[in-house]
Amino acid sequence: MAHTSSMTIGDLAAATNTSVETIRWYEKVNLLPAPARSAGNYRLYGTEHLRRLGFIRRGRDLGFTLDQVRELLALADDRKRSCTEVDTIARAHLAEVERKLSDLTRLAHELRDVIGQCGCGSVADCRIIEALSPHGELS
Amino acid sequence: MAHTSSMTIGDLAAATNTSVETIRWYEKVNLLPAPARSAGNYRLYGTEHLRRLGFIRRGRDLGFTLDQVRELLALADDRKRSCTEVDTIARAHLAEVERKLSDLTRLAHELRDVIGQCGCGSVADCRIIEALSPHGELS
DNA sequence: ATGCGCCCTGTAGCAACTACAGGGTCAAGG
DNA sequence: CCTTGACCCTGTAGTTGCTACAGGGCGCAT
Repeated sequence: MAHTSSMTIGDLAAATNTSVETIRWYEKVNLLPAPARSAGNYRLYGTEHLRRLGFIRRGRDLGFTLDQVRELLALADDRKRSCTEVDTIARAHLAEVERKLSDLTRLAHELRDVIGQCGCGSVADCRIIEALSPHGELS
Repeated sequence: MAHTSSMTIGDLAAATNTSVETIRWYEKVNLLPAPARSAGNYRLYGTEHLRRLGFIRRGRDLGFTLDQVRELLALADDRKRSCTEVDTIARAHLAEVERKLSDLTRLAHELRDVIGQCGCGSVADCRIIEALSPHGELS
């Protein structure tokens, strides 16, 4: 059923844990090259597509944007180039992730504060609503 | 120039650190009620709008979705209701934030691993590209 | 009266898909 | 041979939370 070097889109989807629609969409935005077609106009994928889609999915799992993945793919294709550029992209991405992490950490603290104060009485004296309401102190 | 109980949209935007377009958009999606209009068809806002928009912005800063903010606003308006529902929304949101936090933490670890191995030689033996490439182990 | 800054409506675009609608294809079972 | 059902095709619209115009009107100072 799987990649004997000629899979349908459904086979490829199953093999890479991707939805069929997402694969077609990657093709549309030129991340995945258009494959050959069968007599009945079905897409036919080979192992190269499998590898490439695997790369894309792994990059996405690591939180790279599609543009970053595109760039990484281009670099990976040019195998004799220095990998300094790859390193740069990855480091920039890590910095971004670390920024988001600290934002979220601060946010979680604030939420825990707000929730901790709720005695679950009536809304009229709910601490959460109060914390949301700007009592004069608007920036 | 500000909220003498009749601000233009620009005044309100400045007072709440929101863009004019965003305010119009909140009106369109029924988060902010449509205000009175001047003779020249300008929106005229009062202190109630100021308070409500402040609430919305604070909720957004805390990472609530617009739908959650909408729900919180509805609850806040009904001041004699128990605030259990408010607590539920806030706790669900905190759980979500904590889930994202742990995802991002794991991601940062993976990225640091991947980056740490890059000797910056040629792409042919780049550890980052290798880490992205699915070497047989496709799920 | 003319310039400038603000305001108006409406539409299109971003990321990264997802969810149809309205069809065609293929293999198996009756 | 024909039908059923699972899959495939294209194309369009929707999601979230805005942002960015385009093409015009309003208000005030000079």
